[in-house]
Amino acid sequence: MTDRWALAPAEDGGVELAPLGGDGLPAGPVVREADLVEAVRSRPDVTRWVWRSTAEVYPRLLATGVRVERCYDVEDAETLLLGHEGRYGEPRSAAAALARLRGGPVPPDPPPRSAEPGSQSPLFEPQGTPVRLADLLAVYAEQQRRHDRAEHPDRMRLLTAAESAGMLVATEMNRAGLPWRADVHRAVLHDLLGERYAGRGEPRRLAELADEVSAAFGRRVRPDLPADVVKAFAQAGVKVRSTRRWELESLDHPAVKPLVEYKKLYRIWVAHGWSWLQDWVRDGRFRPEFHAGGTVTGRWVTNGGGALQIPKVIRRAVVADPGWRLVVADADQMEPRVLAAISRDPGLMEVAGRESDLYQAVSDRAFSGDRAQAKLAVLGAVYGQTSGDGLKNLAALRRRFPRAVAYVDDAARAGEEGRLVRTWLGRTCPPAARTGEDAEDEAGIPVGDDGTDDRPWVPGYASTDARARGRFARNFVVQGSAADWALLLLAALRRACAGMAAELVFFQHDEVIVHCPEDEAEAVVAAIREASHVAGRLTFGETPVRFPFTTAVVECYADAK
DNA sequence: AGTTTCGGCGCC
DNA sequence: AAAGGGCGCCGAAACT
Repeated sequence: MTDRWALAPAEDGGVELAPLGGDGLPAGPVVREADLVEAVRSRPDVTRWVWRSTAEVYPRLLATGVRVERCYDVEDAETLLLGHEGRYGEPRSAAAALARLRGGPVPPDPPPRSAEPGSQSPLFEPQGTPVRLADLLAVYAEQQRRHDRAEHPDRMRLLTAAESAGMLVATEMNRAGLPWRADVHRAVLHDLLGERYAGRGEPRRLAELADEVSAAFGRRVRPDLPADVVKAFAQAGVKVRSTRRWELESLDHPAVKPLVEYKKLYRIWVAHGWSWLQDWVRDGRFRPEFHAGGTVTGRWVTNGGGALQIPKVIRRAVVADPGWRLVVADADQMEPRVLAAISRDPGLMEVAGRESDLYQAVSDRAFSGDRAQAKLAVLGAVYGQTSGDGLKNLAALRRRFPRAVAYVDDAARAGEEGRLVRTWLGRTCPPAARTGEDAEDEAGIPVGDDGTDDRPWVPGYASTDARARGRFARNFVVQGSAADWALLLLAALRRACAGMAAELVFFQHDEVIVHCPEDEAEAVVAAIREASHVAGRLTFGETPVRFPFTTAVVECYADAK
């Protein structure tokens, strides 16, 4: 009745396998089989596979239609455990973990590879250094013991399991691809940019706008060159430090309007134009390479194609297959809800216990109904705003929600002082490298206060670098705990969709898209609601906090919300 | 010539 | 007193 097995692919295409007991130790002899895929396919009762690297194994399984229920990715767990132990930066490969266990030279990690435009998932590329199953089992057993020594062992086990689940989801998404209508994309481009001229010249609309800018300055100006634009403004008697949009828009000059419009369209052209389409869309699918846990906060990244930055106007090209639908689901006010759950602030939990607009409720309690101010205050608290109206708003927020603000203040102070900062499940913020400036500060001016946590965090004493680390740490606990929750959400949603034709095809921090036959759409909507509930309880325990989603069943992504 | 950094902006 | 967290992407500029 063993439901957990470990496997290690061999160099000749074969595989070593062993059943594991409840304690994580081998419960039977190591067996050798000739075919990895067949070995997995013939063991459908296995509910969790322990392997070195999901990227090494799972694409090969998916390529022949074999899915697995759960996995445990030893190298990902190694990364998370090293971070938790304050050993960020030590080599994270299974080979390195084994060397640390046995004593001996620790091999450095192989350099990361980057995606080529249009490349399929790297089926036949080497993925790190393979290890023998006996060695993998030794590392795995030690990792179990290291979980026991974590600050919250149960949460740490949940974290490594959740991120392994995320890697399964990411691999499946990479295989599925996002439905993409190249013809619609081209129509949008033509609409916005005009004809595409031969060669590498600008499209018509950009050329016209560049002419308008030049006319406004009375000389030839290249609007795509910030240095040229700054110089042109200077010659016109307008001092401007940069060509950022908010700065330009405060100027009174006839070049501003065409310039801002040019920059907007230029961005579309270079980042999501015709050459992007050529590079990244094949056979009706955009296939970015999703990578779970690619950032220090646990947010995902994509490799290639800028999949997490698809401009709104371009989403018109994301269209479901005939007879199918896109279920687009967006978590409502995820960050303040997560802050409520991790800080256990009674007032904020009460507000976050409703499914209605959280910012409106916060503003009713602390900002006389001014929702915009309330939203700015909450985001300022999370992002570490240190000046302007933000401070005033933060004070109002602190009066009503003291524990919530104290929670992020504490994180900021810990970050400034170089202490470890963790997400709810235990992902750990990397300590920044020390600088000379910090050493000076510590020798002279005190950085923080004496460690009591009931007074407001006050900027202005620490060095610039230390303050930046404080902002980073402040944001880290919220953004990272939100990422913890999102992993559990994806895992639960994936399980709910397992019996359906529905596929997860896109994920962006707090938003997920499921591609499904029309008659499954309502079941998917229900599955998202249920998965959100399960994820909230699993991640944060029993709290009143709710994580509602706005869902839309559409044929085109651009029609959602 | 090839590689790294910068400026700007897209998304959350 | 115009601004803060995480990313990726592109071309240009600044390097080696």
